[in-house]
Amino acid sequence: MESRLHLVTSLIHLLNERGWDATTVDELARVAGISRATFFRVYGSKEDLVFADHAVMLERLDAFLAETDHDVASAMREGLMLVFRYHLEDKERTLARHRLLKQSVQLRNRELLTSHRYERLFRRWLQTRLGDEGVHDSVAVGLAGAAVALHNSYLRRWLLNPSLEILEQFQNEAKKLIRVFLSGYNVDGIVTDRTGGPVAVVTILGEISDTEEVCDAVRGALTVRSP
Amino acid sequence: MESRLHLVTSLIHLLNERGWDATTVDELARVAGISRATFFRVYGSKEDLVFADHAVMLERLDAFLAETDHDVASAMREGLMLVFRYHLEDKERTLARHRLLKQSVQLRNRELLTSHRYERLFRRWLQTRLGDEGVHDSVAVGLAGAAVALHNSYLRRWLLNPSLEILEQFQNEAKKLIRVFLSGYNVDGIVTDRTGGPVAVVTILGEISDTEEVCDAVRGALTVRSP
DNA sequence: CTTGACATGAGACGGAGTATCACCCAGTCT
DNA sequence: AGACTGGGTGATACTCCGTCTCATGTCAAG
Repeated sequence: MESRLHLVTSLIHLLNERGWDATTVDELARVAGISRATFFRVYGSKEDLVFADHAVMLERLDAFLAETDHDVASAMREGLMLVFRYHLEDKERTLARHRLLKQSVQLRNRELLTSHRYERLFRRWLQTRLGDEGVHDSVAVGLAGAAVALHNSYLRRWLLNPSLEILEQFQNEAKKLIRVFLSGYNVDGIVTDRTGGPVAVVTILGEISDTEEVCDAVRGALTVRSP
Repeated sequence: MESRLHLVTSLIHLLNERGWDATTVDELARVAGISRATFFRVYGSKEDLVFADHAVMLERLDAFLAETDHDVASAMREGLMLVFRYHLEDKERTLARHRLLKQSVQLRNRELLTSHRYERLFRRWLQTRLGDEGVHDSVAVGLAGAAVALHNSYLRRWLLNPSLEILEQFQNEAKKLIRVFLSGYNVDGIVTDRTGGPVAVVTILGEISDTEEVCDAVRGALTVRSP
């Protein structure tokens, strides 16, 4: 498999040089040293060739999510980081593919499809972990959608300027997103006033030992805020 | 344009009856009363034909977002409802397309692409309204991703069981999602304690006339919660 | 050695999408 | 009126992707 992915990288380089449209499957097969028929058997299609590594990655992510014993938030974060790091580790192929995508709308669309696979994987996993009824389903659907969108956004940022800082930035943003979602949807605890319409939503982030401590903090913060 | 969309609907029915793969572009063109060449000029491709109405809808949404003077939350919600209602209004075409999609992976993939167009539209609009720096960019990216995912989820639910209740359910969930995002990311006001690590995040949803009123509500709610 | 499962190659085929050229039919200029 | 022009259309040829079928090679088990 490793050698196969290495070959994929060379073929992506070839496509870059000769152009996506200008390079026929016959040429690719010839360079790969296989027949046209075998090319389709192995890679599926000309497009699939370019994203062959994602199939591998999707399996890894699937395995990780299935086996992890982290809590939902940690597993979600680690899953996202797993995918992000994977792109950064295969820098050569990732960058070559990115250059190639600039040439072809068809390929950019295909990339969007791939990211949908990740989204679906995360969504289904969240649904099994949280349940797929009512609010929990919204969390699963929304968080998966938002998280993958965030991932793609930071990956694009990295592609424009490959630096390791972005990895850390992404991790922070991912944490924040997950926190906002899970606490906002009361997955890990939310308390609202029951007497009337909503007045304030209080999200507890740490251990609360004393109720008055919270009130003091709220009072202090509101005082700072008010004119 | 209306008559063109009406023709699209009949062609989708035709594709349903004869099968997506089994129906050639020649047949479609013949039924539409145009030549093969004209078919490609008008519809772009065989796939595009099936989603021709989405192009119209995307333009409408774009126009709505560009012209609206609602606040971000309301505009976002109304934009989503605009799209959702559009599917429900064109019930015949939407359901026919849904049946057609069951036949072909290719078409289902194409549909995912279409939803990405909506996502991009929302994201870019959010970025212009909120800014695309730091936290605000994360809100734009994440909210657009989550909102469209939620929309697709509820649309799928409606397709399995077309009832009007789902419209209302979707509206509530969309509202909730937007609120969670905007308040969670401090876009419309959030206050935290500044003395130490985060203890509680309080999101103010209504007009606050008195600080102690908030504290009372918080205290009451926490009391209810504690064992 | 034979057999059967499996990977590969060779070649034919169908069909999507593109490019080119000719045509028609407005509206416009002389 | 007659010539001109340009956008929309049809006819046709062409490229190339992806599939299918059949022949060949390989390897392991019996």
